[in-house]
Amino acid sequence: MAAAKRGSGRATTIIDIARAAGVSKSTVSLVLKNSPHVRPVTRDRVERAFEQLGYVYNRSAANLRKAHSSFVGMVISDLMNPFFAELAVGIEDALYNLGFIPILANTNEDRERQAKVLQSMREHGVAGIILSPAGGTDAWGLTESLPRAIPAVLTMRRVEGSPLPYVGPDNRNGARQAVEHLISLGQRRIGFIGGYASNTTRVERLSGYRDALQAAGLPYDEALVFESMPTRSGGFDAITEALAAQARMTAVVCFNDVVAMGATRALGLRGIRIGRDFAVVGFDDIAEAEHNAPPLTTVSTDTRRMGARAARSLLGLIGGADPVSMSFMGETRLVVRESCGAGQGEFTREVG
Amino acid sequence: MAAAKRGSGRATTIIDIARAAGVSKSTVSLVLKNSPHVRPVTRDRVERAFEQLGYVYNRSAANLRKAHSSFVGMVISDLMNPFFAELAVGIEDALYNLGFIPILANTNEDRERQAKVLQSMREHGVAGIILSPAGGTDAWGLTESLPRAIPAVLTMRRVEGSPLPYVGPDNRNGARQAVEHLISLGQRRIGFIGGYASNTTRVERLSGYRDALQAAGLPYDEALVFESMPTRSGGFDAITEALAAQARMTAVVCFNDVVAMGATRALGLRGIRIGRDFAVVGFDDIAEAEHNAPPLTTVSTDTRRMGARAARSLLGLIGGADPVSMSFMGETRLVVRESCGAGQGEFTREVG
DNA sequence: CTGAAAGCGCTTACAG
DNA sequence: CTGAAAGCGCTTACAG
Repeated sequence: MAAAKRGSGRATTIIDIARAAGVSKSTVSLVLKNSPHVRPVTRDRVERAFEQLGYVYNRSAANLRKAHSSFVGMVISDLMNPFFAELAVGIEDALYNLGFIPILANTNEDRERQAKVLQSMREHGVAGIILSPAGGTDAWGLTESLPRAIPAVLTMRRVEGSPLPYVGPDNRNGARQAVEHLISLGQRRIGFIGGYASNTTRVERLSGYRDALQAAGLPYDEALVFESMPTRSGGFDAITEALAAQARMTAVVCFNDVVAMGATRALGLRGIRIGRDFAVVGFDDIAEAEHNAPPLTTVSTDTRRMGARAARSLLGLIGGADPVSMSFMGETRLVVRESCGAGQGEFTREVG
Repeated sequence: MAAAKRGSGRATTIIDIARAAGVSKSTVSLVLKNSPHVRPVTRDRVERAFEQLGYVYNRSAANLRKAHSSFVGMVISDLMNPFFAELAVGIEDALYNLGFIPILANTNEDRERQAKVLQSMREHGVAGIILSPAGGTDAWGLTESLPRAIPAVLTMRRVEGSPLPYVGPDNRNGARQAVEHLISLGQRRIGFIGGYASNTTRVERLSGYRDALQAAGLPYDEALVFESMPTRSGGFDAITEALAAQARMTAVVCFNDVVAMGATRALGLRGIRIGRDFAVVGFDDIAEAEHNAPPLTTVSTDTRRMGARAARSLLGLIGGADPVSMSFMGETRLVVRESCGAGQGEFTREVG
């Protein structure tokens, strides 16, 4: 009788607490939000009642009355991709620390699904949304599912023409760093492989690649760039295609790390020694990059921190900040490991 | 003026709709839940009002009145681990299809954090919880944060003594399959590496390993089993330790795939040819297993489907089903690729 | 410092 | 088939 009684009957509410503590429910509410306007004695009495009745705060009821809920929608384009899993972890962690709780959706790069979950999240009363848009998302479609009224930030994938704040790494500069490093190692025939040409992130990375080439007085050769799925097997295919096309390059920078891993594996299978015969550089620095064979030289995008940053931008928005000021571009950092062949000697063998 | 008006002012409610359509809000509510007791004409009028006013259903308000919400807590022990990411994707997908929406928490194997997020989820009024428990979670602690009243199912990691339904693969039989296959290939000195001894999943897998050894009349040799972190670097360390200890084995079954990948890499670095000199078998069949060098022979746990099954068990529970009947053990399947050396000839070289 | 009342946006009986 | 009223569990002014 003295113990908690939940589920079997009805849940304990602040009215039960008020009755038990001999105060009004307004007072209970004040205790709940840690108001300084409650006498310590009263607070104690109320808190003892919480204990005794096994009270659980009903946040949904509170949300109904408040300006916004503590839910945030987190929609991820491909959670099976370790890069986006890392992003999700970064967002989730930051959100909890900021007093919010994430509702998850994995769109799996499907725009229809994306539209549906966005709608569902609005119905569930999220305070805002962090979105890594599905491939091919356009500004118009986005405005449809995400009217101005609902705070939202885009992350990791820009959407051309969308007015939403964007948080992501400086892809262009990152690619430039990678290529510059390769050039400093004596490389001259450097390819770029992986990813779809329509992907805005790839567009940015590719222009960084061109920047570096140009700065070094090297020609941009279209025969050295290959599209593919942005996955392991995509990387495998892309490098295989490059080999077949006799592209005669001695190094590649890859759209991302999984592409680099796939390429690395295809090359290894042909007996090409990566880091000696041929150089490979990845992008993102996912956790597995350092465990690749050989360990991958890659451009770190500091993914988790970027996720946290997106969370903070969203909270800024919710708090009424100017959207324009909530965009953020993170610095990248080249992480030199073995696959680029730094300090391994000459690249004598042209592949392909 | 005729267009939607959200955010700037207040959101459109069923009262606005009722007024616009010339009906009462009860009728609007009936339309919302697709009741057959509304005349088509009336329904049409109401639906037109939805369109015109840009109505968004407020599910939280509805939840307040209904028996349960459409939120489900999904608490994952380590989302950075591709195995659990795959599990999360399976759960998420099933939940959406069943009309529920997942709230995500990544405990990162931290029990304190787990207790906190469980509490937070209850406050947010989840209809139930799917939990892959953090390492070291005990039945007592679990009952504290998860009273009987709230429907919950455990997945992928058993908790000794907990009355909660458990959904997971048949680890014991899976390990048996792996070892039997190795034995059929002529292997006799088979080790078991990776994972912590306290992990219930490892306990199950290890007993399957012993089962197969015993059935084949092979001795169980403690000197052939090595603990480690359940990660890539753990696998790297475990096999390195085994080599240093001169364990003289010619094959290992690994606690999971990432351990196998780490082991594979360490072995490769020493010039040991996996699948010829030495056999490695993983567990789980994560997506990357087939892209490993060499492709990993492993025990498939059908992780995504297992996640979906956990979701269905939870909904059963929410619907009032008997918890005992909601447990489920999934069949495992050996996926033979190259790392076990099937059809590659003799294992002549003892390693270590 | 505390209480009484209204309201958040729905659903749920209950009438008609 | 439709409407008027009460209620879900909180917060928010407003009194006192």
